[in-house]
Amino acid sequence: MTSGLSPRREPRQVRAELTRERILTAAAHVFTEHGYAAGTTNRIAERARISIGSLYQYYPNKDAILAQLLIRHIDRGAGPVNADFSPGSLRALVRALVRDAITNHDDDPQLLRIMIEQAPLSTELLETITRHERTRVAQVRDLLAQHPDVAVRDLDTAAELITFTVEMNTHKLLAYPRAVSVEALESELVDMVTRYLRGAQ
Amino acid sequence: MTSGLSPRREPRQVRAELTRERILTAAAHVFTEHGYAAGTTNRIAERARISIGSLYQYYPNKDAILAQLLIRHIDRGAGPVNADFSPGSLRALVRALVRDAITNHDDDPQLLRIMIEQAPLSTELLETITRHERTRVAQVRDLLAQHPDVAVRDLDTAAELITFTVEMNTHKLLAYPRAVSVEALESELVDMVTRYLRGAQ
DNA sequence: CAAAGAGCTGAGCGATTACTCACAATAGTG
DNA sequence: CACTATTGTGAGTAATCGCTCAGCTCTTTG
Repeated sequence: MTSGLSPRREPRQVRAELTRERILTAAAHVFTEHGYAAGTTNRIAERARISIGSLYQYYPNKDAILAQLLIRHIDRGAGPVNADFSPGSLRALVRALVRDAITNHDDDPQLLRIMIEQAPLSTELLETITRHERTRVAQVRDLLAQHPDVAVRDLDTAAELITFTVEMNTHKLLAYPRAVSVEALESELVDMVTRYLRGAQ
Repeated sequence: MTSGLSPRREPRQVRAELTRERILTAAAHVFTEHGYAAGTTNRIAERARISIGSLYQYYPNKDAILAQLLIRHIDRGAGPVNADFSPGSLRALVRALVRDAITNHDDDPQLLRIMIEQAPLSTELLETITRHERTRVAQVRDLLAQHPDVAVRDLDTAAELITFTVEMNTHKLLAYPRAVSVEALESELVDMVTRYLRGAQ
């Protein structure tokens, strides 16, 4: 397997850019349907209705395609949170965070599940993810720092804990549908995080 | 690939039982070191110092080996929690739950990471896991039901939420070592869960 | 000890798959 | 139109890997 995740050739014409895009779309479908291992590059090319050769013009290897999809998802979730810092509004802030997570997972929970659970996490990709994650946690940390109702021992630990908790619980509920409804999870999750942030009783 | 996860042959002699065991031990090492996909059956056999043929005497396919390892892990975590149901002791109960999770992950976090993130979850294996998980959640639910300090809307949702939250946060901390210490995570996690279970302030 | 059963061996088969490369088609340019 | 640069093609290659099977060795049994 060739290494490196960056594209092999930079598109100069419009049709090239389209091809690149078709590959990604097709890959999303194929991975969702077959999983990562069984989502072969030939299948992706077939679905994109291009030749396998073209696929390898733009992505140096299979991993690079999935990496690109993952990075896209992560970037989509990096938007700002509309915050309210008046006293007593902590629950609303937390609810906004939880809703964000849910929205971000709602697009294509199956693909996300594949990406989270089956992605071959190369050092390169892992670093990209970690970098972004840190940004996200820092963002949450700053929100917490500004809110008067927050009372926790350590802001960094708290930010990391709640970010991950919200993310993973959302992921689980949407990827593996179960008895618990989205609404029920949302309110419980909001309760848990809010009570935690408010500090000792 | 052959299907089914149950052993192909039941051992009748002692050496057979030993061989079975050697395979599992070797598999744990090989999966830990190479991941699931690159942890080939030939490598496992080599490491166990038995022939590839013998391996297939006891496990019908590669998936079955990993399934066995996973089931072992789950069963290990199914032990009873020493509970205290006197008022004011909720924090202690939660702490016990968290400690259990940490202990259970401490054996071999790397292997667990492979199993959680790369296991090919066949319907069969998924069902086994789900069954075990449900038992575990029910256990936690019963503990909560007996404790006078617990005040949540819905016991089932709460039990599921905290079980998963504790499990995943522990997993993350141990599999991807980071700035946050085990002790810090433990106390924050205990705080969060305890405050949640105590209900509205 | 002999026969039968249990356990073990490992070369190699069949299937799959990521990826290449020599060439063809299309688009841009003057 | 002629020339070049870019993009597209797909049969084929090399490598990998899960798994089989014909035949061996070891253990048990009577």
